[in-house]
Amino acid sequence: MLKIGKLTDYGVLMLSTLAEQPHGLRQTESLAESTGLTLPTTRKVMKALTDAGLVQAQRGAKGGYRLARAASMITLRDVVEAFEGPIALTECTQDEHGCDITEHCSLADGWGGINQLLMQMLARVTLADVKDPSIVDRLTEGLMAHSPRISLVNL
Amino acid sequence: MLKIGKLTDYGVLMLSTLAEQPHGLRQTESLAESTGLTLPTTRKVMKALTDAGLVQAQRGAKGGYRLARAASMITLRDVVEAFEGPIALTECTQDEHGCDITEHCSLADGWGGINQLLMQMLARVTLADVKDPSIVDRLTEGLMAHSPRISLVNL
DNA sequence: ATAAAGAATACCAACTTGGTATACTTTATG
DNA sequence: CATAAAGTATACCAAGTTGGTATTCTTTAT
Repeated sequence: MLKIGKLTDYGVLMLSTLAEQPHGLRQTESLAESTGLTLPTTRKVMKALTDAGLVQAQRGAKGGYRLARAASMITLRDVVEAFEGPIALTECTQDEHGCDITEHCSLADGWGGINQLLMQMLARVTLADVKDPSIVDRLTEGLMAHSPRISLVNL
Repeated sequence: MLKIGKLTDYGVLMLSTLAEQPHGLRQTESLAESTGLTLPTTRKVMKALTDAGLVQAQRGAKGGYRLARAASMITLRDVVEAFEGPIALTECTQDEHGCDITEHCSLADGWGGINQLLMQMLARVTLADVKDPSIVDRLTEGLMAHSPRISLVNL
């Protein structure tokens, strides 16, 4: 249904929780409490964020997590890709795979473009905009201004 | 993985096949041949398109399908929603449901905005643009022009 | 040395998706 | 009005994905 996985959503939540104390370490248990997620799930989420380089983990006693860089430098694209891999609306979009019906299709280019657009959109929203929709309004304006409605097949 | 279902992709394919002869009826079997899909799958796809009002079906002998309106009036959003229901990146976005952790979350607004944006994007691309990426370039320009990079959490 | 804390691995239930088959209804036309 | 062509409706199933959980291992501050 063209939706983002829950884990991705949790990831954003964890990151914005971490962003409240940019420099302090937060432990798994504390994060679980703040977000309302269970411990095991929190672990899984934090691992993915760590692997993706979005947070830094400090192991051992008095360890915990902190943002790896300023929240303004972390985009939704970063988070989505951390949990769901490269953004690819269709299979055609990934690498050179080519789907079963590539010969008949030839739509690949089109979806590829849409895909690019979606990526750019996500790359332009960083961790603060999630609470403040104003950036989105501006993005919308941008879309409207430059895009007369055009058809795909020219009837 | 933030992707569109195969059926949706097939739907676009079927529609652009139908668009080649805007006024003639095409039968299921003929469509299956042109697209390389099997008969049962073609049936399923055509049913969804019919239910969504994107094509008109003529039953009985000498029946078949035709586009319900000009290809320039059929957007990717129409097709996506025909197969995947309302576009909702996160569960929060749908109706009033609210997810398990709504109290802790408060990200709903942000995702809602992104969701709107995605919908507008899809609503601006119609059946011809899939083969001609130029519209997408223009949309991209629009995005760039109006959107300085902004952060989600204000560090 | 020890206890706190993250890392790694593995597992499972549930849901979704794609794909297929079969039987039913409508309708052009001879 | 009979018939065959063509769409409709339902149902089913295999496979993959996702979310969730538990268990054990490794690192490190004190």
